[in-house]
Formats: sequence, C-alpha cells, structure tokens
Amino acid sequence: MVDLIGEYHHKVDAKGRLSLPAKFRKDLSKDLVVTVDPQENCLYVFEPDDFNLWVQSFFEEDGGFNSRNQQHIAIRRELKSRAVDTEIDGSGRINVPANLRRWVEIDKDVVIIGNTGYFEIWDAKRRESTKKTVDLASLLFS
Amino acid sequence: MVDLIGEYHHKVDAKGRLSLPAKFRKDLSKDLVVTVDPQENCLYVFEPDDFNLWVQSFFEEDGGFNSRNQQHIAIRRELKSRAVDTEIDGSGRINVPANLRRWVEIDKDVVIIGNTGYFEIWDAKRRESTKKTVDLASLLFS
DNA sequence: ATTGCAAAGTGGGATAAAGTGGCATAAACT
DNA sequence: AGTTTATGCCACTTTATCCCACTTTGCAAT
Repeated sequence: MVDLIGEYHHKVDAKGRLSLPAKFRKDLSKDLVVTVDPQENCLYVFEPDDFNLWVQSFFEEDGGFNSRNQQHIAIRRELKSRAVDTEIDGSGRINVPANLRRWVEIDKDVVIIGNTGYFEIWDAKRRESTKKTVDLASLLFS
Repeated sequence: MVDLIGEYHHKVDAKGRLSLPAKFRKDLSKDLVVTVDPQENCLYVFEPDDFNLWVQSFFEEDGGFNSRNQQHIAIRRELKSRAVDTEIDGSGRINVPANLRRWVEIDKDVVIIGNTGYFEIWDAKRRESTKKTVDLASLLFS
C-alpha cells in the first residue's frame, strides 16, 4: 500500500482537472478512484483495490457484507454511487467531476493531503477553517 | 535505530536547504521525514520507518488505515499533513519547506539537536530562550 | 606553536522538473 | 451536421535540484 504524506496547495482548472503532487505520482498507480468522505468534508482518492477494501471495512464489524441485509445493500449503494474512477493523464492530472466537487464545495483552490493509504482533496478555505478548530496537542495529550 | 546526540548551529539558506551535521549523516538513511513537533516548538526529523512508528504510538488500539474512528482519522490527518519526506542531497543537505518552517518560526539560524532516535531543528533564538526557562537539575531531581 | 591538508558548511548559478493555463483535436450528444 | 464536452498536447512561469566554488573548521604532522 502507498504511504502518502504532506500537504500541497494546488488548483483545479476550468475543466475540472487537478494535477497531483509529483511525490504522490511516483508511488500511485495510473488508475485511481475518487470518492466522497462520508462526513462530506473532502474527497478521498484511493487506488482501486484500496477503495474496495475501504468499502468492505464498513461491514467487518458485523460479520461481513450480507447481500440480503437491506442496510448493507443501502450502505454499499451510497458508497459506490459517490465514487468515480479516473486515470492520471500525461501531465499528471486527474479529473475531479463536478458532481463530486459539489458535495464538498470544491471550487478552484484546493489542498491535497496525504493520509497514508489514500489522499484527500479539500477546498482550501474549508481546510483552513477546519485546521483552526483542531488543536492537535490537546487531541494527543489530553 | 539511530542514536543521535549533540547540538549544532547551522543555517538554512535562501532556498530552504539545511546541511546536516556530518556525524548525523554517517548514521542516517538517505530518506528522511521532516515533521512538526505537536507542541509546535521545533521540527522533528525521523527515518521514515521511525516516523510511522511515532505516528502509530498515538493510537492505543490500532486499526491501521482501515480505522474508521473519526478521531483517529483526524489525528492521523494532522500528523501526516504536517510532514514531508526529503532526501539528503549530494552536499549533505535536506530541504526544510517553507510551510513547515512557518509552524515553528524558523528563519535562518537554527540549532540541530540529536534526541536519540531522531533529531530536532529549532529556531536559534527560540532555543536560547527556551533553554533559559528550563532548569535541568530540578527536572531531574524534584 | 605553525603549517598543511582534508573535511564540513555555505552560497550561487545553471539546469531540470513541477504546476498551470490555453489551444487544438477527438469524442459524445442532440 | 452542429454543438458541446472531454482529452491530449504544447508552452509559459515558477520552483526545486544539481553541481561547482569559496570559506571555515578541525586534525595532524612537523
């Protein structure tokens, strides 16, 4: 699995394309899956296999996915419907479709954050205001 | 794990480069991770594996990247976003990116301190003023 | 001590790479 | 076919990286 770290300020162009940090490109496969963070704060970008592992992880606690469990089916429907697969193009960019951008109010300026096995795309303004409310030291040491 | 000791006064150049003490270079791997001390007093520099161990040490029960515990995800996001990986170049220097320097108000003059498994980078002035407020004897014997 | 030498640390210029925007071509849709 | 949307390609700007050279420091041998 990839191990992505760091925070990068990039821009989504008029066509919805976003160039990835070169350091991420070195490690990532060409095919990626973009999806919406369930809290709807940002977008998550996975390698395809890791996206599926992530979806599955929501069923692990109660005995794995059960195809007759209506709640399981509904969860999977929502997770999968908010995802799209994309390819890194020759200039190192991916498409961030408008419908996904709308979920998390991404406009032009975004912050890309490596979060170990995947990376996140935040609207720059939202990221800044969230950061201010997070006191890491108190999270860690209280 | 490395065992770094000592205090060295170095300078960050106009391009954000910092040469490491030769004694550290002898022991360190080429790849390193620079991150912000959670107290925001200085920067920490780890070997990549030790950085990940350090991040994990903040989680008692570890669900790996599959952990859906929202607080865990947030902590990991903050820790990983404040980090960057870097390589020691041909002149024995690493990059200390501007966004990390801003967290701990590093300008030009810095103090590099070996702290066993990692080393720290302090703004020289802050290091001096902090040193004055620390009474080692009372830390040790009270 | 003094000198010589090598290593360490620092700075600057040249080169390469990354990120971004725009144009042109190709594909899809009506 | 015409309009719109998407994709690939090229070019500009900025940033990072590489390489070389100067200065200082530390060590060693005389």
